[in-house]
Amino acid sequence: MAVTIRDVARASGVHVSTVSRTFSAPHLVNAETRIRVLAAADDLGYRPNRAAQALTTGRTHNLGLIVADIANPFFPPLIKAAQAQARIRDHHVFVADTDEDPLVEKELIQAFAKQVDGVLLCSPRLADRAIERLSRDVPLVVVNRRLKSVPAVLMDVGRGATLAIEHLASLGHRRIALVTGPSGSWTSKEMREAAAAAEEVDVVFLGPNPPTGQGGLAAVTDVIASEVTGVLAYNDLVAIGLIEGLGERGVRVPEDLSVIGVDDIMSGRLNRPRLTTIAMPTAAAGRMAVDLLLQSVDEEEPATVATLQTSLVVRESTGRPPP
Amino acid sequence: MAVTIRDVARASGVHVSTVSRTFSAPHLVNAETRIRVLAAADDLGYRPNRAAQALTTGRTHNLGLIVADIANPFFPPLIKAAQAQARIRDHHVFVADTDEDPLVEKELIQAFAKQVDGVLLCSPRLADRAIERLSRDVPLVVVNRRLKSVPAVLMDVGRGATLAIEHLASLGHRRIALVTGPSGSWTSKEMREAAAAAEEVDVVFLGPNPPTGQGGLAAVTDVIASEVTGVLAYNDLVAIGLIEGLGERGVRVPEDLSVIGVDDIMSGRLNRPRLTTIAMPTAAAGRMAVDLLLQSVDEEEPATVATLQTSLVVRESTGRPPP
DNA sequence: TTGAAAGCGCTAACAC
DNA sequence: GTGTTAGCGCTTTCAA
Repeated sequence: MAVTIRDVARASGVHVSTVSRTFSAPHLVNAETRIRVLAAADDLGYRPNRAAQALTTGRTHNLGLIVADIANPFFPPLIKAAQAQARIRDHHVFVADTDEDPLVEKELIQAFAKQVDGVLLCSPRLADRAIERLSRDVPLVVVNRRLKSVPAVLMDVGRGATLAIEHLASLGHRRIALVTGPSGSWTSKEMREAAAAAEEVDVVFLGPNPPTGQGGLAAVTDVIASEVTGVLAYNDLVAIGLIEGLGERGVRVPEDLSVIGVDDIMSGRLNRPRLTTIAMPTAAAGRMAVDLLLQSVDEEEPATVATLQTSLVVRESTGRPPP
Repeated sequence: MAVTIRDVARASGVHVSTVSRTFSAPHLVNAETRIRVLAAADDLGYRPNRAAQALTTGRTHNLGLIVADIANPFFPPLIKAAQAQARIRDHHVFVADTDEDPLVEKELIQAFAKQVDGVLLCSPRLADRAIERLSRDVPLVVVNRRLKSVPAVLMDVGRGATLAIEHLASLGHRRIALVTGPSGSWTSKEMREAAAAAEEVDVVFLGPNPPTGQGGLAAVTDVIASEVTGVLAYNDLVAIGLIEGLGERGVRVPEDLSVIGVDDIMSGRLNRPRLTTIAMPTAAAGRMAVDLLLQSVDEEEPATVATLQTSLVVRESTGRPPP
C-alpha cells in the first residue's frame, strides 16, 4: 500500500493527528513542527487519500457532470470549462454520458450520489419532477433547464430564436419551420415558445427529433412538404443533417431554402455553406455551473438562476427566399 | 447522512456483517435472510458507500481517463466506448483533459492515483520514462504509445500512413510533405517512420505542429514553400486548417494539392472537399483499453499490447498532381 | 500546541 | 450461516 499519514507521523516524530492538522488546519500547528511534517511528507511522497477523507468529512472533492452525448460538439467546451474551473477550486470532474436516455441519466445520478459532492446536469432529458426528487439525494445544478428548487444556468436560446426568426423575416421569409429537438429538452421548448410568439412569420412545427445529424436527415421530407422558405433547426447537428438531405433532393441552401442552426459548433470548419447559427456561451456556462454547484454544496443557498446571453451569427446558410 | 449498512441491519434484524455479505457474497447467506435483507435495503433506499468500500477493499470501481483535448473530435467516440464498457463491468470513468500539457498530465495521473483503480492514458504527451515511473503508483494502460512495461492499445497508424503514401504515389505524386504532430506523440513518430521508409516518393518533414486547426493554418507557408503536390497531415484537424489556409492563398484542394488527414472525424459532415483520411478504430480502442486496464488491475499480468487496424478512406481531397 | 481516542461505512478474518 | 472483532486512512472532539 501507499504511504499514509501514519508513515509521515513516524518519520517526523509526531502523532497522526498532528500530521492531519498540518494539512487541514496548518495555523493550529507550531511552525517548526509544520516544517518538519511537511518535509517528511514531501520526502515520502505522501498524498492524502481522498476516499478516507471523504469518509470523515463527507466531502469527496469530486463533481459529477452528466451530458446527453459527449460526441455532440456542443458539450466539450462546456466540459473543458467546467473541469478547468473545478481544478481551480480543488475539485475533480467525473464526466458521464447518458446516450440521450433518461433512464441512464437517472441511474448515473444515483450512482454519482455517493461518490461526488454534487452533480452538474447538462441539458437533462429527465422530467422536472424526477430531477427535483433526485436533488434531495445529492446537490444538483442544471444547465439549460428551469426548475423551482434547483439552481440553474440557462442560455437564453429563446431570445436567440427570436433573433433568428427576425433575421429570416427581414430577408423576406413569411413561412418557416421549426425543427424541434427531443421532447424532454428545455431549449426546444424555449424555441417553440419564441417561435409561437413570432408575429411577422407563420411557423410550422416539426418534431420531436433526435438532436443529431440523423434527426435532421429524417426531417427532410417533412420540411419539403411543409412548403416553407426557411428553417430554424434544434441545433447545428440537425441543421447539417438537414442540409445534406436537402442537397440529395436537389434543394439548395440558401438559394432555395434558408437554414439556421443552434450552438455554433462549426466555426472555422470547411462546411459549405457556412452555417448561420445561434452561438451559445458554453464555456461561461460550464464555469458558472461549477461555481453555483460548489456554492450550493457548502452553503444552504436558495436556488439561484443565472441566465447567459446567446447571439446570432449570420453566415452563408441564410438568404432571401426564392422569388 | 444517508442510510448505511447499519440501518439495514437494524431493520432486518441481522448484524452488519450479514448485510455486507448479502451484497458482496450472497451465496454465503441463507436465502431467507438474504431476501429479508434485500427487502429492507430496498425499502430504505440503501446504496453502498463506494468511498467506504474503497477504504477496505482498495478498489474504488472508478477508472481515470486522460485525454489531451476533449474538444478534439477524435476522443469522444473513444471516451463513449470506454464509458460503456466500464459500465458493463461495473465501473465508472473519470474523464480529464490535459490541454496538451505534459505537466498537467502528470498532475492528473497523480491526483487520480488514489481515487481510481487504474488510469487510461490516451495519446499521452509525457515522456516514456515519466509514464513508466508513474505506472508504479497506479495501474496504467496507454493508448497509442508503446512502452516496455505498460499495457497498450495501439492503432496501426504507421500502416495507415503507408497506405496513404501509396495512394498518393499511385495518383502520380512524387514529392509530398508530412505535416507532423506534437513532439511527444507516438502516432506522429510512427507516421514519420512510415514516411521515411517510403520508396516511390520523396518526403519533406514539416513540424512539429500543434494537433489543431491552428497548427494546420500555421503550416501553410512551409507547405507551399516545400513545393510538394501532396500532404499527409498529422490529423484531420490539421488537414482542415491547412486546406482553409491554402484556400486563402489561392491553392485549390485537390486540383493544386492533395491532402490526407488522420482520424476520420468528419464523416457525414458538409465539408468540401470531403476529406481523404486514415480511419482510426477509436471505439474498439476504448473498449479494449478498459478490458486491458481491468485485467491489469486484478491480475498481475505481463504487459499486453493490442494492435488495431486502421484503414484508408478515399474521398475528395486527393487527386492527380497538377501536370 | 500536541496527543489520545473515537468513529466515518464498510469488509474480512475468525469464531461460534 | 451468522455474529464478533479489528481495521482501512483520515478527521475531530476532548484532554493534557
